[in-house]
Amino acid sequence: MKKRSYSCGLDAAVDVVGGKWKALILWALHDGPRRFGELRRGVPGISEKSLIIQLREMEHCGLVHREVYHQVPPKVEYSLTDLGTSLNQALIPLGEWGEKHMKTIEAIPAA
Amino acid sequence: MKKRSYSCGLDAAVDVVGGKWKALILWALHDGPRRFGELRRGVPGISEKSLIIQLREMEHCGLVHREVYHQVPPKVEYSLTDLGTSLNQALIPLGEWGEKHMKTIEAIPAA
DNA sequence: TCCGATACTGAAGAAAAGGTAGGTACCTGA
DNA sequence: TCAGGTACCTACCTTTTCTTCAGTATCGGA
Repeated sequence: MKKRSYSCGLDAAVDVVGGKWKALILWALHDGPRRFGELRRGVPGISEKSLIIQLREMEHCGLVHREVYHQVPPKVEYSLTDLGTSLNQALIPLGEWGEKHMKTIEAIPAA
Repeated sequence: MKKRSYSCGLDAAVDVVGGKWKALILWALHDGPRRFGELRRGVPGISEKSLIIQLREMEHCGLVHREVYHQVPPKVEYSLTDLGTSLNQALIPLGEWGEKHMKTIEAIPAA
């Protein structure tokens, strides 16, 4: 969320879900609430710090809901809001595209 | 294209179309070939340098095609390949989501 | 003769994103 | 007493991304 005005809908969506991790985190939440530790394990490669920052930003945007259980040891659950769920729906075709063309993409030389 | 393996399709798609500009550029090409200058004007806010870099990367990935006309002044046209077109299709729901929720997104406070 | 238009390239630096490593607080169980 | 598990926070540093600004080559037109 850096911009104040967008040139089109895609511009706005990219601003909200942009970056390396947000789409993956959203995806990881698609079948129900997840605890912090579950997300960390469910999004391979992400660092704790990045995960927290992304979650906070998405909470701020109203995409995810954060529920704290005052227990010991602490328990925090993250879940999708209605807005987050609708965004997740919009990401499905992109996920399918990636699935379909993954082999092609992986075969692209790095240089 | 930095990774060699992906945890899921969405991961792969984000890797290909990630960043601030690629989705917008792809979008700008959706109704036919565009010259370099047209793209620069059609994607507001982008610098020449970024535009070229993004175009080169997408050409490398097989998403866009670059056609040079040896004229003076020079003319270069960029167009979508089949792969680029299919990716663009997958971006449509995201664009629609952004369109629908743009007001909400714009109303989010910066802090 | 010099300006403008086209499509770039390169250097330099700022800004954003991400990673690492440490620490906090709490209670449980050994 | 002390390690272990939870969910963080903070400081520091590196990497990546983006912007700015300058410059290249060609030709037509003023």
